[in-house]
Amino acid sequence: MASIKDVAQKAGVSTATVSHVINDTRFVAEETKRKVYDAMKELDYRPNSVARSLRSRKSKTIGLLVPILLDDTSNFFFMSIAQGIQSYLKDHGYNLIFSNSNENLKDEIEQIKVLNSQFIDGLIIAPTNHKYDYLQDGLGQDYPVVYIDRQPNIQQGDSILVNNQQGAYMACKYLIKKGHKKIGYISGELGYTTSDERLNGYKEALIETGIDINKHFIKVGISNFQNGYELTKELVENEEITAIFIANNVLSMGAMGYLQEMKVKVPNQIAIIGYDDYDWTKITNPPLTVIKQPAYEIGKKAAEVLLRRIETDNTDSYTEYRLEPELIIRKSC
Amino acid sequence: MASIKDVAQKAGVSTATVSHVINDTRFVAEETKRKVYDAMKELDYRPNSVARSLRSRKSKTIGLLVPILLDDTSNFFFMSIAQGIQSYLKDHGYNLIFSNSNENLKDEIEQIKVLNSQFIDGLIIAPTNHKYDYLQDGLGQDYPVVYIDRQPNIQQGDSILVNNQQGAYMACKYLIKKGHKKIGYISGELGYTTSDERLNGYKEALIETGIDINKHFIKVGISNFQNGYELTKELVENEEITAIFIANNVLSMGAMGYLQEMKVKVPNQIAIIGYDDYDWTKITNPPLTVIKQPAYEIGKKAAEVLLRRIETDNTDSYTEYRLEPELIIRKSC
DNA sequence: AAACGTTACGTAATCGTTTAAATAGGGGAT
DNA sequence: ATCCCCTATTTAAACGATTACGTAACGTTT
Repeated sequence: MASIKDVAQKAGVSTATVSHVINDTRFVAEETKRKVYDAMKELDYRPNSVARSLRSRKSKTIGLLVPILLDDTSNFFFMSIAQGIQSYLKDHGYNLIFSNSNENLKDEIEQIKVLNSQFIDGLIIAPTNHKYDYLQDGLGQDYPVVYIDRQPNIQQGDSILVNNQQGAYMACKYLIKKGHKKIGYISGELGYTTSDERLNGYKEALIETGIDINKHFIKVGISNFQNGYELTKELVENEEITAIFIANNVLSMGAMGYLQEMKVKVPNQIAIIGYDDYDWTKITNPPLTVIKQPAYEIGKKAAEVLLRRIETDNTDSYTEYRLEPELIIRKSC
Repeated sequence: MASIKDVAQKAGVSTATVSHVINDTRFVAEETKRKVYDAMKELDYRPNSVARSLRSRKSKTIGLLVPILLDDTSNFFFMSIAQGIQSYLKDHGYNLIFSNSNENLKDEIEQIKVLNSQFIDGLIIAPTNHKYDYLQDGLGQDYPVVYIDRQPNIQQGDSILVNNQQGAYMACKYLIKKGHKKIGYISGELGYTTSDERLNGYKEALIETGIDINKHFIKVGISNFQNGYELTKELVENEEITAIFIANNVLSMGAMGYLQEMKVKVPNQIAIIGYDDYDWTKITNPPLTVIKQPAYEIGKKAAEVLLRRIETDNTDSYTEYRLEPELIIRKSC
């Protein structure tokens, strides 16, 4: 593998000149440039990015740390985000190091340490939402950080979030408009900013319309298929609800599983709105009305904001971006 | 940020000794070790992996290049693979650089170039299946390569594939056992080893049972929801089939979309077997019988094989691993 | 012609490691 | 006392780039 020295030698110039030609960092005569380019081509020279990183303290790679579990559906959201990030980075000459915290604090801290010794120029992270202040040490000093999806407990970076409250609000308002007054609510565990905000949206919609909030209509559980099934069952069998809003995609699937199995007529018997617009929501019986989160756009935006921080050492105070969800109306309500 | 020099100075030893303590590469007296560890702790020293990579020509990161499109369902398979890889690498102190070729040759070559200048220790790639011999240059000389899912046209690395023929064979055999003789077949574009092999499995099952192959029963199209819908429609409306095997997950979803919309009775009117065991297949009406591919296991295996190549500079001839698919029986046939 | 500015490029230090080669110091064996 | 051999450690040269400085050559001004 040819190094810059080989190129310099072949072109009859110094390594400094070669470097300046490559990076266009100072004037070099056309004639000289040509000789350098020729030498580079002839030797099939490719700059060694590790050496470059060592010297310049920039790596042109950014880290991504997401909390995905080995469960089909939940990953989708973060994968779409990852694609958005990837796509933006690619266009700007950056690379992506991909890590997973498994929704687990210990793994998360571990992965951050690994990333810290990897010379990343920036980090995009969907924090596991525990109460620890672990973020304080190790994060945000060496490189900019952008938080996605969930608000961090300590704001030392920009964040790209979805307007979760608005999402739930829209869904419930729509159900109310359709005449529903007894609306069940199924959510993943609370304590995450996402689920907390969505619950607020539900309450806001009801209160605004003068509907009392019935605690028994609100079901919360760990996000998995089985729970979606169970919580829906509880709601349908024990409460007199006419509609359910499920504020989580995995639970939505479990819910549809139950309704399908029990042959519950949707939307006549019970109207349903689910969360996240995945393809499968188009082929349920009936196709599912959902709140769509702009996942790909979150990724793009996160990458954009991060690169801006990296490339202009902008120290403006951190801002919180909120992307708007969308109500996709199908046949389930 | 403290460097190895600072540690050496504080511990009153040379950098060489510190390095040997860190890497356990030669004997160091207990007493000296202790001083070094103390100094490291006090300075919160973390080795600079970039400098380390530069010197040792190892980066402890491997690249992953997958062909995913901005389409919900198809990504799932590769994402599961990515998780399998991630998980294995994490346990062995490696990192993952994640790239996407968008199922597009130009992007693929571009990304390989980027990776080549990134000092990866190895690469796992699901090649876009074009006829070009692009793989020849740039791949396989600097680091080991493992191919996944699709067989490369040039074998310069191990490959981890699924026994696609067996998958299709099992599905069709099962349909035949259920008494079907007129079995439609829907596939994504041919020319990929995956789809070609599956088609062979279909033919094998029919021929073995003495059923003639009817060309009109075989429908091929680009893998997207709409095509799944259309091809199913063609088959149902124009041919007298009693069952369909759809050898592709995106098309399977489109197929279910059509059947659902047209209220075709599954399996009485038409029996269905789809491809890939995603959660959504459990909540269709009826739940879908599918061929399950061991995606996560492919990832694990790929990482395992790759790391073995990296860590023992094994130059044994390349081997092709075939993982077995599984028939998951539900209610659709 | 001396003094100086400009232009175009070269020299060498530097980033933080690893590692081959050199070395210091202590203990036998002679 | 001399020599030699171990052992534990140090010295210093890489790795391949970037970049602060230095400088040669030539033109312009006085």
